[in-house]
Amino acid sequence: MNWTDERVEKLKKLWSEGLSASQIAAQLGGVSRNAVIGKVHRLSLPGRAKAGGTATAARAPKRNTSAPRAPNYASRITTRTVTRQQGATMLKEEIEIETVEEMEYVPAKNVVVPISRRLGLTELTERTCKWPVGDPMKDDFYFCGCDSPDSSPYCNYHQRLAYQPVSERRKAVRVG
DNA sequence: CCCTGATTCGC
DNA sequence: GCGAATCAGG
Repeated sequence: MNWTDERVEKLKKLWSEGLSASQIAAQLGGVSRNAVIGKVHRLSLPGRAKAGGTATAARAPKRNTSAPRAPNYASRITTRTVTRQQGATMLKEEIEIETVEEMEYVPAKNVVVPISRRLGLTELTERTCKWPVGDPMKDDFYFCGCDSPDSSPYCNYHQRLAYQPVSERRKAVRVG
């Protein structure tokens, strides 16, 4: 691939916006992150303050939605803050989890609800869950982004959702 | 292991 | 000039 003026402009723009070299390489296409870094140096663009990245993770916005509920269900809403390491980036997210369980009998399996990383299209990699959330036409669209086993397109939870009948999906409801 | 940027050096 | 390999780090 050639470093056309157009591609150089895009590189400058994305780099100034704080995107990582690998992310920029993904958007440009046809180049490796090394190529991007090398070009950045040749262009004498300002490097990052400190190696290892200092990207700022967007905080997941709270959402208060009371989901419709069938009569014989008990719900429990818990709020917790979790921190997770993603590369050199510390992600701190406050989430609300609403668990809906049937009162008839104790469910044998408690579904592990994934914590969405709310990734954009460019953040997806070989091992992130590609479960879409929201309306792709709107700007609040994002992908789950949780770790997916091996090179599976979805995380464990969403893989279940993808192939289980709807009646099986009501055991747990994620809110937020 | 995942990721980040920085540098070197043969092409 | 280019970028893979390598290094150094979180």
